[in-house]
Amino acid sequence: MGRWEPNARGRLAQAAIELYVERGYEQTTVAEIAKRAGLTERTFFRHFADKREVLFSGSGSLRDHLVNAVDAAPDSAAPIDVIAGAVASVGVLFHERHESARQRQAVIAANAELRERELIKLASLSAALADALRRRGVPDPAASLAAEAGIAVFKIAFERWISGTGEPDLSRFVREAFDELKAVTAGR
Amino acid sequence: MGRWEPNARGRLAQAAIELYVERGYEQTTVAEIAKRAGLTERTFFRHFADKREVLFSGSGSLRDHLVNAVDAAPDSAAPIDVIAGAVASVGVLFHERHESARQRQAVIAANAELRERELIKLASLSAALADALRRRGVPDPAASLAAEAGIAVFKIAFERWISGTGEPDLSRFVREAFDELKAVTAGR
DNA sequence: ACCCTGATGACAGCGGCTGACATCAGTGCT
DNA sequence: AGCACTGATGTCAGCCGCTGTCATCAGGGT
Repeated sequence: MGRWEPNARGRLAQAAIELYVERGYEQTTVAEIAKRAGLTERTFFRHFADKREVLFSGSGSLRDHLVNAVDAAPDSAAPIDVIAGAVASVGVLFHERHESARQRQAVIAANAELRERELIKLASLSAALADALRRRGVPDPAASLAAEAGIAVFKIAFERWISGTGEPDLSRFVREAFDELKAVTAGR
Repeated sequence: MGRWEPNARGRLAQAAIELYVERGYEQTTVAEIAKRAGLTERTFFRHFADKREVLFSGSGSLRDHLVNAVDAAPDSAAPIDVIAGAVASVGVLFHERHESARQRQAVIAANAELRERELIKLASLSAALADALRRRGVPDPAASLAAEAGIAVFKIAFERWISGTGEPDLSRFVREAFDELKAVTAGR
């Protein structure tokens, strides 16, 4: 057996989320998180860049998923449809996750610092999507606009999915929001 | 004459921006800002909620301008055109400000915390625009989508305006970006 | 003269975050 | 076996952003 209990990072993440839910983000100190995980404050900061990052470290896989989906789209597809398809395809990442996603989102919504961090994560998704489009030969500003539009749609679709009850399909909300966007920008 | 030198807030803001430009945001402490303004650290925090806010306190007037422009649009205008007109009209707020805007943007771009704050300010503009549309009777999600699209366009237009030389009209970039967005979402 | 208000100063303290160094189980090499 | 080396963790000191609290004091009204 190892010198230390295994999965220090996972224990820290779980302890953090529990405490954020139990007593709120601001009312939780890093020392408390570390203590619940059986580690020290210093070790927390070795695993997470800051106190917020615990809630966002999973966004890397979302980014990868989106970029892969863009790369896999047929050459003939229009940029907006490539983006729409990629964003709709992230639905699978959230299957069976409705409840934990809702809880996490409630924590984020309750705190301004966390909302800031979420926005920059979304912006980095947008940048990654725009990059992927440019690699396909889509010029700017079309690439940036399509990517920004896609993220705007995702935000709204996700919000509706979270505030809904049960577990309907996130992808459906995404497709609906895209249709609405097309109608709106067409001037209707 | 007053007991204190006048315009404490203005002096703090100017000292802060100077220092942020001279030596970078992170390398500047609030104590240094206060000292240069002839005040104390505590007084800085009476005028600005945090160290970042110095660079963003002007966003309130931008918000007001946008909302007023939406309110003033003719009833017959389509939501997307109301937003396009409102966003394009902010160009006047930036006349003669190209250089200072560029400098400020360089400071923000160089620091992750500042980019986070900028994004949340933009998000609050989007929320204000969506509210204004709803007051006109535009239902959701059309209102939110039109507002998000407007802010996405503004981001891209502003970026192009900043990176350009001389002082062309920001409004022109906004209108061009809106036309591009319409083309993109139409699937071209 | 009197008090009241509002902006500022002085001071103590919390908590996020970092740098530097120590510790020590496992790993592989001789 | 002996040994150096690695890498995750602990320990400690310290900076700085930010806040609560109380004191100070000019100007304005009564």
